[in-house]
Amino acid sequence: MGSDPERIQVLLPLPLSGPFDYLADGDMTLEAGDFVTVPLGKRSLQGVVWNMAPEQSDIAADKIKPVLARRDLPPLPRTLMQFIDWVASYTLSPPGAVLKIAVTVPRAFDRPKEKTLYRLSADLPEKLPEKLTRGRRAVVAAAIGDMPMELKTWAGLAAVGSGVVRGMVRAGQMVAVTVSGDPPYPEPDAKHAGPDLSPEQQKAAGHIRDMVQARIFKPVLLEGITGSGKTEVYFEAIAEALEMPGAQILVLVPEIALTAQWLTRFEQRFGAEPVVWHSGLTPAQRRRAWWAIIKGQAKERARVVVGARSALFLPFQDLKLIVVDEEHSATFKQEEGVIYQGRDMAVVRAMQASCPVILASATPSLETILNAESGKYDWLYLGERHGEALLPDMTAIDLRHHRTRTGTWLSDPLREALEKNLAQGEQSLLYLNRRGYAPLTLCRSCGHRMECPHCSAWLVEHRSNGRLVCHHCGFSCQPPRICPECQAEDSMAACGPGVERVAEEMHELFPEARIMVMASDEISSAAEMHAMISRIERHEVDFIIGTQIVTKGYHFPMLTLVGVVDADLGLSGGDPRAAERTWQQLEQVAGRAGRADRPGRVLFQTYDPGHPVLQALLSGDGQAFLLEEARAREQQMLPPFGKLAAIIISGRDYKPVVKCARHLAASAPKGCGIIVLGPVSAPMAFLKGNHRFRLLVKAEKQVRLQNILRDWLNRCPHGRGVIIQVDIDPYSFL
DNA sequence: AGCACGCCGACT
DNA sequence: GTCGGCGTGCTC
Repeated sequence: MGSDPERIQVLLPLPLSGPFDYLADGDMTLEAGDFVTVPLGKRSLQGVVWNMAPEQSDIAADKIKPVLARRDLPPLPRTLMQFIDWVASYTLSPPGAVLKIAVTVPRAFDRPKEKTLYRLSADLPEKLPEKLTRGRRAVVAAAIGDMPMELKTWAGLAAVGSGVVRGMVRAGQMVAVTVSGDPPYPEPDAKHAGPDLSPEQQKAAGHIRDMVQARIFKPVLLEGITGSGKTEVYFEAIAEALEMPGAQILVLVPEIALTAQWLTRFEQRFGAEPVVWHSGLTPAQRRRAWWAIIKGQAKERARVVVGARSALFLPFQDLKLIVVDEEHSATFKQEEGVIYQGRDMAVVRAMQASCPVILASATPSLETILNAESGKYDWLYLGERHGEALLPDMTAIDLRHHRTRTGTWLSDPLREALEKNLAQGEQSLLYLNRRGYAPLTLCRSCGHRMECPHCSAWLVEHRSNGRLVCHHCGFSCQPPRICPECQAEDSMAACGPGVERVAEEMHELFPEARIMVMASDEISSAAEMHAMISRIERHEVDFIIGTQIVTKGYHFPMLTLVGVVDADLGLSGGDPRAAERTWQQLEQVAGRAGRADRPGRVLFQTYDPGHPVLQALLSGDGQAFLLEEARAREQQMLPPFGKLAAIIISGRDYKPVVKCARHLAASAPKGCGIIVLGPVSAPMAFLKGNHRFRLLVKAEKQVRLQNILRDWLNRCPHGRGVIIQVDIDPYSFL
C-alpha cells in the first residue's frame, strides 16, 4: 500500500488564474471531478480535481502542499467540467470564477441529514391479530402499503401516542429504516395527461419529438405568436425525453419567481412539479435539488429542472434536452462577475451534451431569427391562436394631436376606451415600463435635478415608501423640501410619470374602479405574485397598471384592452438593440389583449407614429422590421455579422481610470483584424461609486477574438485601483 | 475571496 | 509608546 504522492491540479472556486498544484497521497484514490479539501494559505477550502496528470507546471516542489482529504461526494460530471472550461475561455474569466457559479450551493457539501423511518416487520401478519393490543392494531391498520414513515406520522395516522409505536419497535414488530433526509422528487410522468393539440401544434411537436429521439445536437427556434401554445408543444419534447430512463431536461426561464402559472401547467401535464432552481431558494432546498440532479442512479435522479440562467451550471448526469423559454429576454444576460449570455451558453451546453435545444419565443431575438433563416437552426412557426381568439386590433394615438393636460398622461381616446371597457365589465391593462411615481425630481426655480451620488442616474420618486431611489445601486433618501442647490423652499417638482402616478390619475378618473399596480416594488415573493394573478383571474380588478412584469406570459381571459402609456420609451438614443427590445416588449404586451373568445384592442400613445417600431407593430410585420435591423447591422459589421466585445475600465478615482483606458487603446494590437473604438464613457458613466469607460472591439467573424484580447490584456497589467472587465457580445452597442 | 503584512493617526 | 485603520499582494 501507498505509492509515491503524485502531483495533481485542483480548481478552487476563487478568481485565481487557474487550477493550483497539490500532492495526492498514493493511497488516496482520486480522479478528475472529485471534490477535495485542500490547504490554501491559512485556510482549508473545497475544490475540484481538475487534472490528474498536469503536463507542465512551473511551481517549485517545496511550495506544493498535500491534498487534505477526498470528500465523499459524487464527482463533478465531465460534461460540466468541460462546460466550465469553455465558458471561462469564451468570457475571458478565471475558470475558478466559473466553478464558483457551479458549486456555490450553500451547504451542498453536507450530506443530506439522515432520517429514521419505520415500517411494519415482514413477519408481522402471522402474529395477527389477537396478540396485539388495540393501540398496536390501530398502528397496523394505519399502514399505507409497506411505505416507511416517520414515528410521528405513524402515531398521527393511528391516533395513538408515539410510545405505542416505540414499543412495537422494541418488540420487533416494526423495523427501522435509515434513509437520506432529502426525499427524491416525484417523477413527472410523460403520459400523465395526454396533450390536446391542434394539427399545427401536432406537426411542430412531432418534429421536436423526433429530434429528441435522434439524440443529436440541434438548435430549433420555436416561434409562435402569443396564444399559439408554444409551451404545450415543447412539453411534448419534454415528454419524449422523459420516456428515456434517467434522462434529464433543463428548462431555462427568464425570471423563475414569476412562473407560478407555468408550474401549474407543467403539473397538469406531467402530474408532478419540476425541480426549480433560482437564487431565492433556501440552503436546504438548494442542497436537495443539487443532490437530486447529480445522483448516479437513474431511478432517483431529478428529471426536469426549471431555472434561471445559473441552472446551466447544475451537475446534470444525462442531459437530453434544453429548452430556453422567452429566448429573446434580456434577463438571460448576466451583467456582473462572469459576463455571459445564458441563451447562447445554453446552445453550447446542448452541443457538448449532444442534445437538441429549443429556443421558444413569440418575438425571437434578431440573432436567433438569422440563425434560423440561414438554416443553422430549425425553424418551427405557430401562427394560429389556440381557441378562437382573434389577433388584437392595434391603433396608434398620435399625442401631437391628442395632447394630454399638464400633469396627466392619458389622452382622451385612451380615456374613452378605458371608460367603455369598464362599462362593459371587461379588464384593461395600462403598460408603462417605469417603476415608481416620477422618474425625475426637478427644482422649479433653478432647474437642479436630483441625481444619485454614486451613479450617473436620476433618483426616482417612490410615493409608496416616500423616498427618492436610485434604480441602479439602491441608494435612497428623503425627498428634500428645500432645493439642495439654490435653497428655494417647496420648489421640487415631480417630472414625468411612473406606474404609481398613472395609478393616481386612474383613481381620479375612475374613483369607483378596482385598480391594481403591478411592479417589482409591490411584489416580493412568488406567492404574492400568485395572489395578484388570482385576483385578476377572479375578476376582482378592473384596471391593471404595470411595468415589464406584466409581459411575462400570463393570460387573463377578461383582459380586452391594453393601453401603452408611452410607446416611445426606450426608442431614443440610437442603440440598434433598443429598437429591437422595444418592439419585443410592446409585441408581448399587445399579446395580453383579447384571449379566449374576446377580441382585444391595443392603443399605443406615441409622438412618433411613423417610427419603424410602431409601424412594425401596427402592420403586424415584425419580420420585415427585424430584417431591416439586420441589414443595418450587416453594414456596420455588428453581431451576428461580425464579432464584438466591450472592455470596461472602472475604478473609484477618475484619473487612473481614464489613463488606463487610454493606455489600453493606445497599445491595442494592430494588423490582426480588430478595430478598437474609444475609450468613451460607458453607458452608465458613473455606477455604484465607480467611474466607467469603455472600449469597443470589432472584428470579422473568423477572427479569434478571445485569443487576441487575452494576449493584449496580459500585456497591459492594470494599474492599482482600476478594474478591467471584458463583455463578449455586449448587449448594448452604444 | 480571505488573510496577511505594512505603514500612518488617537488612545493608555 | 501601543491599537487599529484598510491599501496591496499572495495563496499551489
